[in-house]
Amino acid sequence: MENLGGSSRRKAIEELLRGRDSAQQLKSVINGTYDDGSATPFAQQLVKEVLMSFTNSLLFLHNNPTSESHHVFNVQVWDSPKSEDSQESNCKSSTIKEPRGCYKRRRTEQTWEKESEAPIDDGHHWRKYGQKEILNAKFPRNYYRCTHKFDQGCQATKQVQRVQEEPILFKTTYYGHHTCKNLANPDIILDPMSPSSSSKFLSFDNSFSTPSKQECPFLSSSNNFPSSSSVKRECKEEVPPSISSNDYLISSDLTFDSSPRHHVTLSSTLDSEYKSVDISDVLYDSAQLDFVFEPFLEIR
DNA sequence: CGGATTTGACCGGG
DNA sequence: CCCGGTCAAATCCG
Repeated sequence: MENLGGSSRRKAIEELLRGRDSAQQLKSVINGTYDDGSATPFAQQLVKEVLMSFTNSLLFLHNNPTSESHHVFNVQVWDSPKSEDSQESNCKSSTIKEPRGCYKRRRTEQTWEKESEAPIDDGHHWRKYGQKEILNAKFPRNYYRCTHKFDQGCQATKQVQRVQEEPILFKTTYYGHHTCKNLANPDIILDPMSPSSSSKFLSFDNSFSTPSKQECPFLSSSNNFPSSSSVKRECKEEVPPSISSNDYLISSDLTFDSSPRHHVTLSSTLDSEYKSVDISDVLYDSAQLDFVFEPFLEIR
């Protein structure tokens, strides 16, 4: 109730996050396409500005102490009548033990997938909440949510599924963005749109000829990998012992030219269609990032 | 003892 | 009704 401004504000933030992510992807595409630094400076400049606009807007919204102030998730009582998001749930209203809550599923959030040879430590606290045998899959699928779902309202979840036996291959699918502050390992951030962190290390005036430096301060090969010290992982599901530390870290930037098994797929559930954007598609048709913007601005 | 995991039940979409 | 996502009681573990 009474947080109409709050819920629309939350939506605005979500849209900005999406937009910023798209801009970030586009920036990565440009960087990756012309890794010799021969990209047109005009395009680079444009992407920089778009990215900066999104980040600044987010900063303004986050720093503005009006209304619900710092925590957007307080607004998430989703009471407004069916705001397209299919949050058909005012059933949690009572604290009485009801038979069971209603589950909201198929969220209309952006998702992205990663494949790796080991479960990924993405720097966030994950708590396993389920495991399911999946039809036609050799291995069960594990469900994780952010540990700070309740104390900070962080809605991020992920699914980790082993997809191969030899070589061992895991696929991790992320849903939603982290709004929590506590990072398990601040050096490793795979969520490209965590508003707290990314707005800090996005310095827009770095040289574009050396990509994957500003967005992946954690990457840079095995040199600065935490040397046998605080490797207290949150997801410690049967980590196979034979992992070269090179393969362990995955770039949050879209490094599509390097190893094929680190395949990243970004997708957004637009109009009820699970629309997947493969990296190679984006590479050769980056224009589709443009019309990803349009429907959002019109419909909502 | 408190937090994380396990695991079977529950829920709802297709 | 099947299947995948989620809940939550029981259990584990530091």
